[in-house]
Amino acid sequence: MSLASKYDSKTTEEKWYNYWIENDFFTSIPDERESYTIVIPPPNVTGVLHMGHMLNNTIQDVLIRRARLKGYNACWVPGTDHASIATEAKVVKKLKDQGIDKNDLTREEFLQHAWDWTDEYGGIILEQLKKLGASCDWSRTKFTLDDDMSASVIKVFIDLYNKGLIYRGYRMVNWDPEAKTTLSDEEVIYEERNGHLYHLKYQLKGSEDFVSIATTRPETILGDTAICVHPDDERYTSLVGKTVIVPIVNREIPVIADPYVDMEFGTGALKITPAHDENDKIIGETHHLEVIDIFNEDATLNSFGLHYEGKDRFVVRKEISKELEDRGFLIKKEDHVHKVGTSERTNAVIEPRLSDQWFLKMDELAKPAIKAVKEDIVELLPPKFKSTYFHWMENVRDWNISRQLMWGQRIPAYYYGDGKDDFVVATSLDEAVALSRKRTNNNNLLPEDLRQENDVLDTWFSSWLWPISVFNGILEPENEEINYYYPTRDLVTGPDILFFWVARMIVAGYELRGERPFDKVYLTGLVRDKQRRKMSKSLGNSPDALNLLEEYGADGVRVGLLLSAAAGNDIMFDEDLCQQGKGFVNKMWNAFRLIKGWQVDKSLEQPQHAAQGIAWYTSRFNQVLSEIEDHYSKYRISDVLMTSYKLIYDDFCGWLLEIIKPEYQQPIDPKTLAEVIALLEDNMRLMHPFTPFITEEIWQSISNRKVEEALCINTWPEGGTSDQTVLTDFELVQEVISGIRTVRKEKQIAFKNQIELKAINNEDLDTKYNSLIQKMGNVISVEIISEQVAGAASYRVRSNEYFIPLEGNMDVAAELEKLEAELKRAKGFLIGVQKKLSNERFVGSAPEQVVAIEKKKEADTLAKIETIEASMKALK
RNA sequence: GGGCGCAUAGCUCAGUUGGUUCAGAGCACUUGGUUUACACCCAAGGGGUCGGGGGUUCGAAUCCCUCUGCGCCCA
Repeated sequence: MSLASKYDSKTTEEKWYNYWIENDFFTSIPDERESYTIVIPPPNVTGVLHMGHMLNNTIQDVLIRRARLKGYNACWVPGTDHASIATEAKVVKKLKDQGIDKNDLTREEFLQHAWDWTDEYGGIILEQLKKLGASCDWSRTKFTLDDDMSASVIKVFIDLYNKGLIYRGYRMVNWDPEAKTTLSDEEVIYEERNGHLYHLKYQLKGSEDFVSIATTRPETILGDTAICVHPDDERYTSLVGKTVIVPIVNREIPVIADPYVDMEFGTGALKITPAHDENDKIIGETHHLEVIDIFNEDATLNSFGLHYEGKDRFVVRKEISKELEDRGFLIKKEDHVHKVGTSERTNAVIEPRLSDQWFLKMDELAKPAIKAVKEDIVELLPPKFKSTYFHWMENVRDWNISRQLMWGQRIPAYYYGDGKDDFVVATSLDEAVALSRKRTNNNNLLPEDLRQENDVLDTWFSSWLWPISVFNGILEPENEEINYYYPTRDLVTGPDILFFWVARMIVAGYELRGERPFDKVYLTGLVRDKQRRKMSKSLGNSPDALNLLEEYGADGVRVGLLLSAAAGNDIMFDEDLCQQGKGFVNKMWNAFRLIKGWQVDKSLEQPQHAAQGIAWYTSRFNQVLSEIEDHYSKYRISDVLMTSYKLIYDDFCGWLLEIIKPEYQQPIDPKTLAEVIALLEDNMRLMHPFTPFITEEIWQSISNRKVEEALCINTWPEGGTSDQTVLTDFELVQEVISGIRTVRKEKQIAFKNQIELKAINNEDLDTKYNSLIQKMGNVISVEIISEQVAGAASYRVRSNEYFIPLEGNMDVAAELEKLEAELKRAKGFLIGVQKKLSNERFVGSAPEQVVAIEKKKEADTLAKIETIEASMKALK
């Protein structure tokens, strides 16, 4: 036999992945079978595989491979996302490194660079997923900027616009001064920062008196247009309606009253800068205040900044506070911790900014999506995410869908004039010309008179269509594929994009197809390191995904990742888990190696213990299979794995193989061999979703298989009934054997030394198991007796008592001590049970069944006490 | 500031409707074994006041209240 004792994952994995691909096992085309569809959460096109990807793609692969075995037409659609802001930022940086400024390029030139970048790095991540074993239908690979995908996005934009759901508004938006674009609320990360609270004084017009206000942003006084106090604040009642003078600027502004002001905070007087604060803007609107925007788009000051014009906001903050101090306007400066919005992508501090943006009305759209989750038509797993989802969806704000970027779908709005509403929305320039002519009654309008909107759409405005658009369900809503594959089954993703993406897909599903996009949303946890830190590049605590695959093999890594990955819980990733996974794969390999190595002697009959072992494992397998089905139905994937792991490690390898294993270098009988191979095959079917490579390797090594017999496209184990008597008997047998091992250890009897076993068989355990016990315990004979044996080590299994006669002197005192302890424990337990039973209220109110159990416990314990006492007497 | 969640063995976590097998699993640990399936092995063993306090109940890890400590989301 030439099989290596250590399993070599490298060559095997490549071999079988190629085999699956060559034979189109992952390719799906609609047929008469039921479909089982998963769409991948498209990773950033230029990204590389990290731990999070490995985790959620492994889960998807487990689900899809199992569906394939179960006979569904399994279809897992892969693809990538153009990730507008992230990708654009990378391209801008690369150009900068080459000395090229993005602003010197035309749109077309910049996009050419972006496509070059995409062509160079795009799709690397998909190749990495193949190494992990992902069984995606690669022929369906999509990219959110593919022509048809973009056409879908544009069509949806136009349809929603025509429905009146998309509008253009002058709103306060989150402005990233570094990327020079707006961000959606979800892309802003709030961080605690140490800053200062500046107390400033504003002189009352025509008086020597001052009003003092507190602000964290002194530079914004340049845009102040009012001072606001609470109407109930008696300190300021007399000031309302008067005029104060803004320091440095010398602008005259009114003192107004509004209940928004928090009387407790600062001085109770608030300066109002409508251009630079969301709440100030609202107050400004209520009181018809002037709006003065003091910033340029890169957050340097504009002409309203006076002598600070051209300087950065943070520089100005320092300088102006100095000037205010020098000129006597600064009363005091306190340390102050406050939350600051930062850009998820560039880390720049977000500047609230008023600008013209495109919005999608969300409140009506959200309703069916809320209902779907409420009624579990779309089920969130684990369900704890539901309340978060409702909270967000019920307070949803209109979605700012425009971005001041180039890398993405350009908004199909065309301006024909300078007025805010002088635009039409159209699929093409020609159509826009026609529409504009109609709108303006000006038939002389030419294409060159129109100017297309420069903004592109938010990336999520393409990915929210993903489950529909990958099947071309937007452009051809009744095509065969969309009708066959949609709705999809499972979506596996992280909770961090529950709102960005998941919620919006549900919205899109109902709005565009009147149907949920998927049945289940499996939310994985974040992958953290052992110290609970998030994995990040800057910490350098993220293991290189490809190195892991290299070192532990894809199967090992998959097992390692899923061992402790209950849905929704963060997983503390520890490389030791991959080691455990690798060890498990090796275990399966060696189990196979053992079986493969047996020589058959056709003349041999099947020994009784082998028949018993096979019968037991068959029942055990079926029992565990139904547990596994139950776990799967609840999407408890790590429980499925752990249950399967124990079945194979303990039951199959630890017990069955040891039972049927012939003596060293002896042949095996043909019946046992055939049966154990069939059981091994079932094990391989069961494990295939988790460890596709090793199972295929073993499967194909058991015998020569035709292409259509490959495990990858084989069937899930059918299962069957399990014989309860066999299972119960065997449990007892296992305890008996375990007892022998304990005694051997305590008495230091080496396993190679045979022993005798005598049993008082109160449980009436069938004596047909004696040969099995003999084999597993290296027992020379099992004798049923009726009296305690003196000079023997003893142990009890339920009411049965076992004796192992000891040669030579035995330590009577130690044995007595052991029995004493056992007796004490039993008596204590008995007292508890009897106390319960003597409690009339317990007997009266507990269900009959529960009382019966307690009574049985009492009887069993009494019997046990009796045997222990008898043993002690025999020893003395 | 608003919302959601968590706390069980050294670590990571199960524990579903309050009641059998309720105090469990895996890893780690300790001890012992190793005439070839596998030291990536086998066996046995120790280890927890179920975060603290109070309540409901015949009975609470489980339900309720409260305190403490953490985490996440949103503003």
